Amino acid sequence: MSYTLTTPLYYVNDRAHLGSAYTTLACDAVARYRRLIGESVRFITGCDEHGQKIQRTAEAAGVTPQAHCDAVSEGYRQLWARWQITNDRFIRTTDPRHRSIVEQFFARVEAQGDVVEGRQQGWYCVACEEFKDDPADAEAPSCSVHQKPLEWRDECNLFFRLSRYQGEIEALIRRPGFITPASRRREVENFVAQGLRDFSISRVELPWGIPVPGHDGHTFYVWFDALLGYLTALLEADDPADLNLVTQRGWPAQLHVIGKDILRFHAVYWPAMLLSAGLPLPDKVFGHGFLTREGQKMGKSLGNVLDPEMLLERCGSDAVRWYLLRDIPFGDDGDFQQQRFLDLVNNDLANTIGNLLNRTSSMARRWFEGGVPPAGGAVEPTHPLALIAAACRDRYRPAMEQLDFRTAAEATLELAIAANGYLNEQAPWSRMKQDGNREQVAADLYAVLEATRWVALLLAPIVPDLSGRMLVQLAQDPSWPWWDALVWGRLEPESPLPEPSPVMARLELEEPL
RNA sequence: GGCUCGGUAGCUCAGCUGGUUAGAGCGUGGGAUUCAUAACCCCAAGGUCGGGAGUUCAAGUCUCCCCCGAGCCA
Repeated sequence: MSYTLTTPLYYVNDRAHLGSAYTTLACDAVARYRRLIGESVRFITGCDEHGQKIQRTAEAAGVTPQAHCDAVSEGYRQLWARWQITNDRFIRTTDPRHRSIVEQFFARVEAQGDVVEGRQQGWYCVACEEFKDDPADAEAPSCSVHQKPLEWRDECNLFFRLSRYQGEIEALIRRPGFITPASRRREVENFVAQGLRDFSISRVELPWGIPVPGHDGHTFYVWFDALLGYLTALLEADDPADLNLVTQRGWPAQLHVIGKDILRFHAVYWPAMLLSAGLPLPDKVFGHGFLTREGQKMGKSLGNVLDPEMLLERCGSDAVRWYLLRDIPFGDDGDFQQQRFLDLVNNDLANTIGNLLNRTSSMARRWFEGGVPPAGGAVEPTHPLALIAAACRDRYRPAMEQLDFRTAAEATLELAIAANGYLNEQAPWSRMKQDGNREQVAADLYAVLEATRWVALLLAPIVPDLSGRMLVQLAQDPSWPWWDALVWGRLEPESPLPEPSPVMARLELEEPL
């Protein structure tokens, strides 16, 4: 089974912010999960590098647009590497092959008769890179999003005949599961129901873009450039830039993960473009929510942005991944609260999970020749912990399939809590003080170690580092097929255990983030 | 202005097609325990389910109006 998923291609106007990290982290969890269950994954991310805003930013900084893009996109690449994002591709829309793919795509669309010329005039926001609806006689209007003055434009642009695809798009977005979460579907439906209007796909006077073949002075507008990056990205390293290849390289994508702000472009414009170009449509578009911080919008003006670089540096990848994925329902807006972040990381990861491994491993080593105790009856799938483990796994799997990381994380945590509770009930430390209990203690510790092994495995897509550290302390072979490993009793009795040391330190902040 | 999505314990949220005393986690308070990362385990406090009206034997759960927040479209 092949599974292609994408993050948006991030706009290199500025360096990465927490929002892009959030999206990317979520995709990484999906990608890791799909690989673990044995699918062949193509996880695509990258950068969108054209546009007037970039050009002006570069000019302002006194560098060429290309130099600016090189620098910023390299920043993204390195950031993802440091977060240990497992993207298989990193596509840049300034990639020479991308230009060729765009040209071929455009040729197909044009051949369909879906490109027409049209005049577009109105007030234009360079920051949004789009026309606004302010009346023509407005005096010095400004952009409501950017608070910047609008520029009057009067240009002849190329339009994509989106209106032709009204019926097909209506059918598509009605398809259950195409737009997720379902709560966002209505919004798109209403938009489509108003009647789809052709949209412009080129700009004039915009040198920093891909030239439209056969239309001097035009370059492609963002959606006819950046979205196609998903296609270009699929090409293998030594593939020619041939659009015909993409269907053999993993297109259509199974999943586009995006912020809710660009849902329309992915759920309406993009599918129509694909239909026109004779390419199959993606299975699912997931529009996730936005992050605020302590109840406030993050922004430069407020000076309250959370820098993913700094978060990684000071808190570590596991902590941030866990907090974001475990506490914020993916799809809803979420609020980053420092105190809660600390509470959850320390409670869940350090106390509940880390300490569980630590306490169990030290008892086992102390009383059973430094290793896993003989299992006795604890290998039975009817063991109380085995039943709970199976139930958690059964809740976990569909949750991950639906990108419901929160439920998956909770299911995992539940197993750890059950194991801690079981230990307290059985109290092996008391039993060991009397003779004749050795077998019982062995079985109990085995069961808890086994449950802990499961916890480590289930954690793998969400907090891969921590999962790895746990598996090391359980002396597990990480190359064991994951889903097969989730069978009760696979922990080898009487195998040695390394000396335990905390797998997850409590997070203490000297000063606020 | 039209529309969408929310408004449930201090906080973050569960509550399917209406039906016993409204749930979980965190935080808070208390207890128990010592294997462990001052960790783990148990218990408690306790919210007129945004407000109002209505439908129903019965509404957090349906209808209407209003208020607040986020967003989409104009």
